[in-house]
Amino acid sequence: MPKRAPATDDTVPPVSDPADEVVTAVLTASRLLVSVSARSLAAVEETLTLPQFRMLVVLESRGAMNISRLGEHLDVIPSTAMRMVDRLAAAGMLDRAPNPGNRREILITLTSTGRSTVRQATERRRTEIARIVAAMPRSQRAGLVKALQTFTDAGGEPLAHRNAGVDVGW
Amino acid sequence: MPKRAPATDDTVPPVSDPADEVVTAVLTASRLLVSVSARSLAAVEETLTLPQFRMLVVLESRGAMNISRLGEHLDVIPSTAMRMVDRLAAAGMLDRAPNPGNRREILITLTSTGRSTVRQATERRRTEIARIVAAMPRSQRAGLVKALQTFTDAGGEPLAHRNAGVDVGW
DNA sequence: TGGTTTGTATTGCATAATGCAAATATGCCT
DNA sequence: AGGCATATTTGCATTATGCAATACAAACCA
Repeated sequence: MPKRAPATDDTVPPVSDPADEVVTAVLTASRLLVSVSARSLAAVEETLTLPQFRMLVVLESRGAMNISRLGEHLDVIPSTAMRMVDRLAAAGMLDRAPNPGNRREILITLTSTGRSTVRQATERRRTEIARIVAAMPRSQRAGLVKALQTFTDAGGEPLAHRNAGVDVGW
Repeated sequence: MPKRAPATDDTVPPVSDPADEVVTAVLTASRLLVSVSARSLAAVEETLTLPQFRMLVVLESRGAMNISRLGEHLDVIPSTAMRMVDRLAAAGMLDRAPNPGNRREILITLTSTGRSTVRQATERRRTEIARIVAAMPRSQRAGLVKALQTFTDAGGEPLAHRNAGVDVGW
């Protein structure tokens, strides 16, 4: 089922339609990127689902944390994170350990198996992207970097407010 | 993570390490894009799940088709597509109709409700992206379009082979 | 033409992902 | 102590998915 009502946005300023061409270009590139990510993941995954992989990614990049915090990063409620941890722990990808400083929370940590799984998938994805980039004319690469950075910067603001802390994982 | 000793990875053609910087830029932009898509969807969704929405998108862009074909576009097996159709039909988003020319298959068509739902979400996503673009310096926009098109073109080949026909939906 | 093969839709069965609500254990503050 | 907020868990329900088996229909082949 769907999640909570995501703030019906009436505060949206009328956009002055800055060339549909740009939007289309972004949308198209977006599809390719998602597709590449999905494939890279599938190549390593095999036994992991996407949500499970995302959980491992969060632990790898942010370090050990409790279940509630983990759920927040994935944008799921604690009970969901709970059961995912159950399964991943059973699969040997992570461990639960009592937090010495706070007896009501437990720390979820990545096992070496879980860590290497994440590394593999990440490496794979970077390789796939690198291959695409390699197929581009050299002269275009610098432009791509600058363009994407500018785009990311422009989109960074609203992201920080409306999607704060949620790790995409892809 | 650059790829030095390719001793272990024989299936990956040696990439001339085109600056990790480029890969990072792409990866970062990718996160933003996925995030934007997720938000746009959530704003309209409310009652639809992402897989359901993707099914509607396929029908909207490719027209009526049978369950097996529909499943192929979404990369799920017929039984999964079957039950998704059950639910979406119950929700009034699509209809099943016997195919006059072939009695063993049925045609799934979008209802007007389903169609308008897709349009809304798409519109929303374009608006969000347009807003980000609008926040970019004008001088950078043309460069973004060219860079993304080049990137998409470069990635188009392998995509056509290894991910043929699967609609991302995002 | 009749039997075999292939293509489609469906249903049974099992697991994962999710959300909501409730129960229980802690931590904290007054 | 009492009360409130926080964390983990578990019960319950729905959706998404894959695999296997069933029932038909269309295509093919001898």
